[in-house]
Amino acid sequence: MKIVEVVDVIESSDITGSSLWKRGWKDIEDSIHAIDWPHGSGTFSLNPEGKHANGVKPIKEPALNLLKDRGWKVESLPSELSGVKMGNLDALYSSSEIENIGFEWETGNISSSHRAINKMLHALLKGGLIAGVLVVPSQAMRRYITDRVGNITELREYFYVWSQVSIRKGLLRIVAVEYDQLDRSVPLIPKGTDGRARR
Amino acid sequence: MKIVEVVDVIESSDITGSSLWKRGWKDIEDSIHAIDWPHGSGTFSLNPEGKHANGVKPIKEPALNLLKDRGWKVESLPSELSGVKMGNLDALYSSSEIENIGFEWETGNISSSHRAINKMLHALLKGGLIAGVLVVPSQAMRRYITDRVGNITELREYFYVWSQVSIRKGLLRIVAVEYDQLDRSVPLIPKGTDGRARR
DNA sequence: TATGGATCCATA
DNA sequence: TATGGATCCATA
Repeated sequence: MKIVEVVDVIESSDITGSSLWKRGWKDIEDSIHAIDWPHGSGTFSLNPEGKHANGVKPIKEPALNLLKDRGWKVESLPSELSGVKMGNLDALYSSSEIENIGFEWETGNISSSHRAINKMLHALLKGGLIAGVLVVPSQAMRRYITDRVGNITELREYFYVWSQVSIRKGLLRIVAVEYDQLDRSVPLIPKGTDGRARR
Repeated sequence: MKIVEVVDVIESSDITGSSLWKRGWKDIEDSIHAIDWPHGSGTFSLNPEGKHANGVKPIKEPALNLLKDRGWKVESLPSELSGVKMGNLDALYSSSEIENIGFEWETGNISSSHRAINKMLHALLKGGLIAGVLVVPSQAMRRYITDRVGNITELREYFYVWSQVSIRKGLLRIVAVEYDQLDRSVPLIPKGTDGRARR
């Protein structure tokens, strides 16, 4: 998969110069590039037939596997991060006990992206994270995958709100990702039975 | 319906003393008290059979009708509110061209409540609103209505984040509401076919 | 029970 | 196409 846009909604105190961040961001870039479809093919081909015909659940698996291999804590994160009682982030990287980078792959509903960001803001405010990265599909991907999934277009109007939260030291980065190519010969990504799916 | 909790997450510059607010809040209280089930019965009785067996869509209708009667603009709000490009709020009250009170009845998914609040924060920051009110079901109601609907319990952890947004002049109020009584003899509130419902 | 998610709806 | 919503799933 490829990265088509990177936006730093909050950036204070030169986080991007730290060695922790450099390693963490390298891992994140590599993990996004590792995402392929069909799994194992080495490139992300998306079948453009139909409207919203591809599911989203299996997409992130190669990324989380790579992060796990690189020493990130995946799923089952500590429910307390510097006093922030929150549900899990998708992955967490920490070199010390003090500095953490949070990673969220957002293919839930767009409204869920608001919660994910509010959660990372909470941890940034309390010092539980020094950086939070949210990955969402690009505008071009929207029509091919499950309807109403998180996307960068609908988040744009809110960048201003999040930029008004005073974080002394922290980075909030939003990354838009996209298929490498469209290809009618690959299988559609399967959908689950959750949400309002017919069962 | 009854109000069981009122939380002012942001309150700056004594909005609650203004006459616009006093009239607007009176309307909101009256509109919540006007919500009944079955519609026309004058009191909100909820059938407690089953898990998450009641739908939520018809609940807010009596409230919005009352607000409309009191001169609030309901639905189809201007898509631009002091430069804030946003989707509609459920209702808007304005005595002048300048001062507006926004009203959101939240029975979408809990994550949608995060978007609703982020949206009202945006308008508060830009001066499009002087007050925003979000109404959500109480903890006690959760088990009887559609699963994962917005509720005050899951929002509590985020009050801190929203309180950190510097609003010069504005109020952000969250209101928890609840049935007047449980009653196995009333009909279940019908559900729509959206979401992951079987059709 | 709690929590992030995945899915499709309705209307403009 | 755009946008708020409504509904049920999966797992801890």
